[in-house]
Amino acid sequence: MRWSNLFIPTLREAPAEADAVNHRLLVRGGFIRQLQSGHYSMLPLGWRVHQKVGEVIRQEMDAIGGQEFLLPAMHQASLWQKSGRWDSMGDEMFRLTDRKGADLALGMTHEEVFATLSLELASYRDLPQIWYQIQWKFRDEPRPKAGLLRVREFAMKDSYSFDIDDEGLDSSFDMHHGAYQAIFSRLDLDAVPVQASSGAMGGSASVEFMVASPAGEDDVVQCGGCDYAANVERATAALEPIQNRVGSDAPESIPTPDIRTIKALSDAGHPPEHQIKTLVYRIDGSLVLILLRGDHAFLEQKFVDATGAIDLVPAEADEIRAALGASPGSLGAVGVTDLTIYADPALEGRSGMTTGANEDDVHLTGVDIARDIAVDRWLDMRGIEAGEPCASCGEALTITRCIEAGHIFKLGRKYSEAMGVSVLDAEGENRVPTMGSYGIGVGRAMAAIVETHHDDAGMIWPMCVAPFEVVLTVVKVDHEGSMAVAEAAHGELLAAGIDVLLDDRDGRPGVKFADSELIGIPLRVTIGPRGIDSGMLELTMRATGEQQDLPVGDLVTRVVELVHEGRSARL
RNA sequence: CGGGAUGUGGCGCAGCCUGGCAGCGCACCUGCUUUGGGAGCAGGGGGUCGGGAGUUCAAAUCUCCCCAUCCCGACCA
Repeated sequence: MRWSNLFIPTLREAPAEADAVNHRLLVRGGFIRQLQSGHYSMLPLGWRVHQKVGEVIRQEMDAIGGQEFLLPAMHQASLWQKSGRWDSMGDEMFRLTDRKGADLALGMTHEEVFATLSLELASYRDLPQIWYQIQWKFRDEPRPKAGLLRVREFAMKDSYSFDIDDEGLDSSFDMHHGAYQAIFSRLDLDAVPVQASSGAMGGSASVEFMVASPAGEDDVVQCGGCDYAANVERATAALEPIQNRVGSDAPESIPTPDIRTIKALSDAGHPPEHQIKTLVYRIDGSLVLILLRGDHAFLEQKFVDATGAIDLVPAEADEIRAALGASPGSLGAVGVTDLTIYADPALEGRSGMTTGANEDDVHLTGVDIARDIAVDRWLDMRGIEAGEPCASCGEALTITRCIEAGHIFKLGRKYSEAMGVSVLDAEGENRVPTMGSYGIGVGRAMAAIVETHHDDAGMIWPMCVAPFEVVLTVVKVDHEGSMAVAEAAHGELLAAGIDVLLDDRDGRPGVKFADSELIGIPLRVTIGPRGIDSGMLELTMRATGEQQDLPVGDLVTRVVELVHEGRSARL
């Protein structure tokens, strides 16, 4: 391909609204353009990368026996009503109406559609199956952001496994686990598998593949001493033992004028670890109390995962006052019997605690949880913090910001049951197959690669997904010797199956070098009068900046060799 | 949805406070010179100043409403 004929609109400066690295570089490099928030056009370079990422995924899915499909993106409401997700997906799902007035949705995932197809599976002999597609998903994200990392319309490889029993599901799950590691390794993404919450999908085992990056949106807890790794949404840690303060026979009221925060109460002689934090939430319509140790944070996701709650919002000040008789800052659970009380296990066995008295400007001290508070349910719902000891080995835990590059989970029979799927087993009995669901966002993977593979000059693509594998930079296009060598090399490399880009633009060399670095082509061959006259060229590695002189005659073989090496590289 | 910010040629910005010719850099077009790290000179094209209403002799500038975009929090590939 000749640069002079291609549409590669590079920009010297990124648009002001582009903040994330992947966004800035992909826009500057002429890979993508934003149409509206969360919707991006793929330009030729971007689409080439997108397709190559898809191809890597496809190869590894095929390698575990996956079969590629392509399902409709638009679905009738009744399909989603059958699984119950028409209602449970809420505002996240794009909905529309056709001319007949029928309700439709744009697919967010395809459990329902694949499960419908699986109705044609009749016998245990038909199982297992692994079905996948790379298809556009639509999600009405509350806040699209960070370039391609979080968008409303994106290509996702989603696969679904169908097995007769749990053992089979385990095996399909493990195969996906392996395939995902292979995919991320080929994409040169250091993706760590971590235990995760299964969120809105439901299901049991759930593993996310996380790539460390400040642009990410998830925090991952990892242990330096063992292989424990989990999303903070479900991470646990060991508790450092705390000596209870001396108690009393009953809670005592103390005046605490204007003290409304944990911090203020702490300054008044009641350290956070000796306080009970009382939060009031309205959960699916009713008020509940959430009790945590003063220095612990409430993690809503843990609560949702454990209780199946759908609508979870902090209560308003006036409903709190109506229920408890005080305002936030002076709340407590002592004596409360008409609200459900959830408490974090870090409070178990604690006494000598300080908490609000449900009377403004008054707190209670000497509270013994077991004696004074009618806890209805103990629930791990605190967010752990860096430095806490690992529950299994005691080493300090670290927390790293990560991009969720992939997610695999065991769905069980939720969807197959809802769609009425069953097959006959060896005994002739009806059995509902168990399913797994596995996703990788293609554009997000691209973004993650850029986030982790760039320098001040621009992107640095791994060979296997680079839009072009080598760029032939002709320093002076009206120098006949240079162009002759470049044209010949271009033809031979094309014939050898190399993705070669010939920079034949009549421009200044500095611009051409800068552009080739910005768009991140792994190899650059500089062809100019300086070397050509003595039969030499210059080969530059984008990643390292390493340069080597090369006789004209060796150009093609050397490039082919390096490209082949790079294509098969694994992290 | 809560908090913060921004909207002026393709991109980056100034102008707004204090109303009075719509400007600068990059990019683009033409010519000449230049050519191994984002060239120089000369000439040139391109903007309903996010949209609507209002105030005023006069609005990019002041007022009100709306829209869009970005960032921080609650949700996910």
